[in-house]
Amino acid sequence: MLQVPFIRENKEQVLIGLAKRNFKNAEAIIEEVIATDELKRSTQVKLDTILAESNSLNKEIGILYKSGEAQKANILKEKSAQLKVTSKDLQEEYNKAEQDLLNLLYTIPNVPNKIVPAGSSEEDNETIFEEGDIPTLHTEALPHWELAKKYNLIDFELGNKITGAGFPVYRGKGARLQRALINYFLDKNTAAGYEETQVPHLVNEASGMGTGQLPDKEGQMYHVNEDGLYLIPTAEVPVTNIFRDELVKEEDFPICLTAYTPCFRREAGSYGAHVRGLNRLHQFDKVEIVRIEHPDNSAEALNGMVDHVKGILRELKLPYRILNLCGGDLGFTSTLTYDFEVFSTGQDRWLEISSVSNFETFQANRLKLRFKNSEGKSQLAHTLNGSSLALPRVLAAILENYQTPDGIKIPEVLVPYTGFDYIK
RNA sequence: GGAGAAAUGGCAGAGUGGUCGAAUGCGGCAGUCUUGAAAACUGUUGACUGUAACAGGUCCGGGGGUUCGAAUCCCUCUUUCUCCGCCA
Repeated sequence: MLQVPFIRENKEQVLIGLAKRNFKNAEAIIEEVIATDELKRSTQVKLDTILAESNSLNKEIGILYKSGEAQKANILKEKSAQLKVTSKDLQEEYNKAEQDLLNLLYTIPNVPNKIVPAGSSEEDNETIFEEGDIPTLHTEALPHWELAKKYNLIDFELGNKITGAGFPVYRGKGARLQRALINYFLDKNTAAGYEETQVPHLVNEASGMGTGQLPDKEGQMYHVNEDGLYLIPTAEVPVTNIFRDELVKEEDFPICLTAYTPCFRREAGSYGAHVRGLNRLHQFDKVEIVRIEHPDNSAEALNGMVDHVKGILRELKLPYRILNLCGGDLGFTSTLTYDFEVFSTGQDRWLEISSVSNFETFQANRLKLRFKNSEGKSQLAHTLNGSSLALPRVLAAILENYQTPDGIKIPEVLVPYTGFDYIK
């Protein structure tokens, strides 16, 4: 959520940013925000005046009663009762303006960073880095869903039976490889200074609002109606919400956390060949990194997170590239997002495996996540997060890129975690 | 699930109808002392909103009510603790 004073003072900049996202009616909405804010503030001034009058009157009444002048007090009482009626109306007006303003603000996405390229779809994303060799596979090379079947690693049909499409069952060495990846990622993250956490997999509405999944992406989350809870679409939600309504100390920065969780996404509207196998699931595992940063450091922190993910992919020896997402592809809450894509040789396509973003104050404003700055004033912190990493597509890429006619080789760094170096 | 108790500033904790945004302690900040630090002492220190700056307003778990006036009384919801029961 953008801050109203920021919108007021940087209207042009906001409009240019929103245009980059192809956000419709930006100008009209921004004007409405400003008008509603003005209404809210002028109503507040009126209300405050009435309340101040009422407060001083009530004090007077108290003093009169104490000195036994009940008659005088009764006259003032009537006056006070009248003020109460007026203030009640004004209060309602104020509440409405406040709610209207909030509803408007909820519809406005974050303003992209200057370096975000313009564009409307993923074709306009900018490839800024590429590394690793794409292996030349033998002629009988298979996509990962065939490999998974051949070596009895993942049973998609069984998942269909138990739950439905998009809920695979991992078996044997497939399950073990997945667990190995989780442990490896967590070890890499903790070694880099991220504190390991285990968080709830269901969150309440306030948490969904805090990180921006609600009200924007309501339909993307599984909702447990009876209890008003949502299955998390990413660990970002519970982990970042650790700091909702918190006033942290400046010297606590940087706050670095990592968590492994399953992620649940309804993926309404997805279909076709691109959702085959592990490419797109309703439940998948992910290890997330989250940082709470001083505003002066968040840009550098984002680069640090990118470097960290690079290091992991290098160790896994997977060919990957990094994209700077264009305005049209940028998430609602983000100012700048780097997507990591790994090359999936068996499918001959790039798969997104990590998304590293800086939200600046957008989430913090909703979360009321602040710190005391050097002047002793409270100021919104910056929040960032990234996948480090999302499991299924990494698994898919390993299966495909490491396949040989004799089986699947396990990346060297994972062998201590799997306990085997080949799947045959 | 049953019975009882509680929820107050960054933290701990007093306050049971009016001058209470709230004692006190800890923590934070500034200073005295010291070569420096610690200790001790002195002062200062809630958040939000609002204003050019003052002023003003709101906030004592959430919501509602009683009253001229509520941290304080009533209703309700949530959460926590203790005891009992059940249980991975």
